Amino acid sequence: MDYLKLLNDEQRAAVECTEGPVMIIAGAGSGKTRVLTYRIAHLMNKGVDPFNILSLTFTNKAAKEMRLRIEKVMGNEARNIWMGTFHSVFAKILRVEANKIGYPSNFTIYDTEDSKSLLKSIIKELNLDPEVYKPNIAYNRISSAKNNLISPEEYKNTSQLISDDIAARRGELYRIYAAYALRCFKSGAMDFDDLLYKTHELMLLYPDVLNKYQHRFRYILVDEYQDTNYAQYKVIKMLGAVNRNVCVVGDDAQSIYAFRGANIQNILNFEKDYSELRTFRLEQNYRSTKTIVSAAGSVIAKNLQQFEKNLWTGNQQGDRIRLISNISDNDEGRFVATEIAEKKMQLQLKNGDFAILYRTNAQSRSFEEALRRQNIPYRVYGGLSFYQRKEIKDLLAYLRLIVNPNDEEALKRVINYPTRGIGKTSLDKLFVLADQNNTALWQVVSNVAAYNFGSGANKIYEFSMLVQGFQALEKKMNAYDLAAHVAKHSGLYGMLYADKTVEGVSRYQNLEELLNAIKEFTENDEIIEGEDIDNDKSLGTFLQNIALLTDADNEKDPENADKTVLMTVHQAKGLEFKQVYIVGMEENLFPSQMALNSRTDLEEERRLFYVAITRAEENLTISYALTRFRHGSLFNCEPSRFIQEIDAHTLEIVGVRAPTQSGGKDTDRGGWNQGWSGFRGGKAAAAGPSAGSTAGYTAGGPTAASRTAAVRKPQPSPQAQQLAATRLTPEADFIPDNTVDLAAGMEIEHQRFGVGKVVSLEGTHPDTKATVFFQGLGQKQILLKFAKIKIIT
DNA sequence: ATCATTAACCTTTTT
DNA sequence: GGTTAATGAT
Repeated sequence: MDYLKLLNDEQRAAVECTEGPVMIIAGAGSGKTRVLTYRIAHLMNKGVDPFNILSLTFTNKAAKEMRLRIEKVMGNEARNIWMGTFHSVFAKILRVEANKIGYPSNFTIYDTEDSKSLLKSIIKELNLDPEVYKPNIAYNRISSAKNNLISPEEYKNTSQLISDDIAARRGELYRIYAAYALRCFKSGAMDFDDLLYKTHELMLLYPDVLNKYQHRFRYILVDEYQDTNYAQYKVIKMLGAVNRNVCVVGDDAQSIYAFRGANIQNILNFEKDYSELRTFRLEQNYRSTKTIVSAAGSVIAKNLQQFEKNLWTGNQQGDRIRLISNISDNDEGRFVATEIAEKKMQLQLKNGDFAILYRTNAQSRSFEEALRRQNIPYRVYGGLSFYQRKEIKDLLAYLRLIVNPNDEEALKRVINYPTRGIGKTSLDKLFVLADQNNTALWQVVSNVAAYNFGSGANKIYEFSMLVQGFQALEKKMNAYDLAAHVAKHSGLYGMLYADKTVEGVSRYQNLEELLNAIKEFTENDEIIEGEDIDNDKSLGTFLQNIALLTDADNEKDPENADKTVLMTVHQAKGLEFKQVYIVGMEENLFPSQMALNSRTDLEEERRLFYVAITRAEENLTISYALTRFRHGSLFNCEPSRFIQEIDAHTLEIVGVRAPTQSGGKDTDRGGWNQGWSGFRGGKAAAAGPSAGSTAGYTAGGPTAASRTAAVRKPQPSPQAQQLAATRLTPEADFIPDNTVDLAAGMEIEHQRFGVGKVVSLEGTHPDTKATVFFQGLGQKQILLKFAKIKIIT
């Protein structure tokens, strides 16, 4: 095997040191995945049975990629490695051992939506003020408790937690946690955090079980160790206690998930737990230019909390990082899109060589519009995944009910969908009966006759017979046939089929896609993983598998080939692109305003920025806008404090650009300046230092950006802001035509969707609704009184 | 009980 | 700006 020749000295040492605890501190772009995969290959070459190797990652994507890479080196044997996300591997273990802790082996996995919906019901049942006790807040609090292995009882008895809650005027939260845990248990359901929490509980309460897995997992590897939380840390520690062959790979500088419980302390703890620990540092970056590596280093150096490290590269110096100021968020979108179009031509680059990275998903819009106008194929990551769509969750809820009828959230979801006359009153009655008799909702539903239900009982009886009919088929049919049967006989299929609106057709297609996925699952038997339970094609197994799929990315789909990528910085971790645009570099956005209150949070934002910078291979462009729409209204923005932290030698400040207008509006630029420099948005003003903070630019003297930032005057009326907003929007030159005489067959240009052809019109003026076919977008319904439309022919 | 209109919330990041 | 939950009319 010559893979050892493909490694540098430090990498090779890390690969060859197979016995005993190992920590690999791997800087950005230092070949971390390469080391991990070759390390596993090396273990196998030394004769370690892949069944004895456990490799844990944070995302499905990372797990998939690593498996592919090891398969390339080692072939099919690699399939026997226990490899997956913490959640999926732990779910697999829990499935086998579930009844020990009182769960059915086909337990349901609640997603966030299910959990929050349950919390909402509980808050209502406990008669707590829904204004004070919001499901979101309760969810986060409970999640953080579980991530720290705090049970409901411990929560109640921990004075610190209780006094925190009381200080936040939510002193009853412990009751919600207790009720939630009980309810999940009764429903045979675990949420995402339970998969970690219950695994720990299982290992703690059943030493024989722990022992079994300690001996099974002779070698444990953990990727992105800096992102593990306490529960994960604890389980790894338990599993590795016998063989002590635990290898963790991480980079404290890239820890960006503390907000959801990740604990950098785990790296320090690791050193304490294993005195014989060997540490390797991968500091040579193979990804980026010298400029980019040094800019990243200058930023992360501002963090007080960090390990000493020195990332370096032998790559070329490369171009300076460009800093671009834009008039507005839409202008920023247009700038990036035009530049990508130009660069593609000039440098013969592919669409996929470009990535646009932002802090929040909501920022994608302006880039999408601009890229569409430039005819650049793109792909937006994030948003809701396939399995989170309503129509998909609806069918899945029926299927979940078949496998586990106690799944209360599934039951609530479909008992009256499609509508079958079981309304709010009946549902409330069912809840009361279940509560009075201390039993699960399904027990009441499936035995209505035994309870004094009153009117509506027959409808509930019919529903229960429908579900029981499905359940009876489970043993006779494979997962696909059953799902197709359910889709038809539940009425879901027919309901969506009847809906001929654009959205309806798309929902119908999604349902078919789900059925196809189930079919593929049923027929595809090369699905791996040596465990006995895994070759099982049952519906339950399918549901287990998809419950943890959040990224529904079909890499094999040719539709996704060679597209410019739009994603959040979080999602970009682990990826690399030739040309990177970090956009929206503004105070209150990046860093997020939520992170401004504590140093810890701010340092996490800085690490996030570090991650963003280190995604770039060749060129990096950072941009910000001076005005931005947020929540529907216009705000003034200031450049991010992080910009000033970049080493000035690596920067080229381009300054304020003229608005990119197709119609040549540049003549009144003075007017623009007067227009927007005269007011300040609420948030920007509230944030405090404005004029002075940007004046301290280190490179190249005062810039246009700092000059303009300094001339701000007091705030005008909201009306004036609104006026300015209309003038400022990039579509200012878009003069809509009167649409009174619009007719079918005419070609129009829509402000956002581009050129399209009118298919049909319905309704009368001024409420006319037009169906328009746009290239690449399909049909859209447009209300003429709101839409800004130009008539072409 | 169901549909349509209105109000509220959102925006940090994800298994 | 866009979706989703709470209200009110039929």
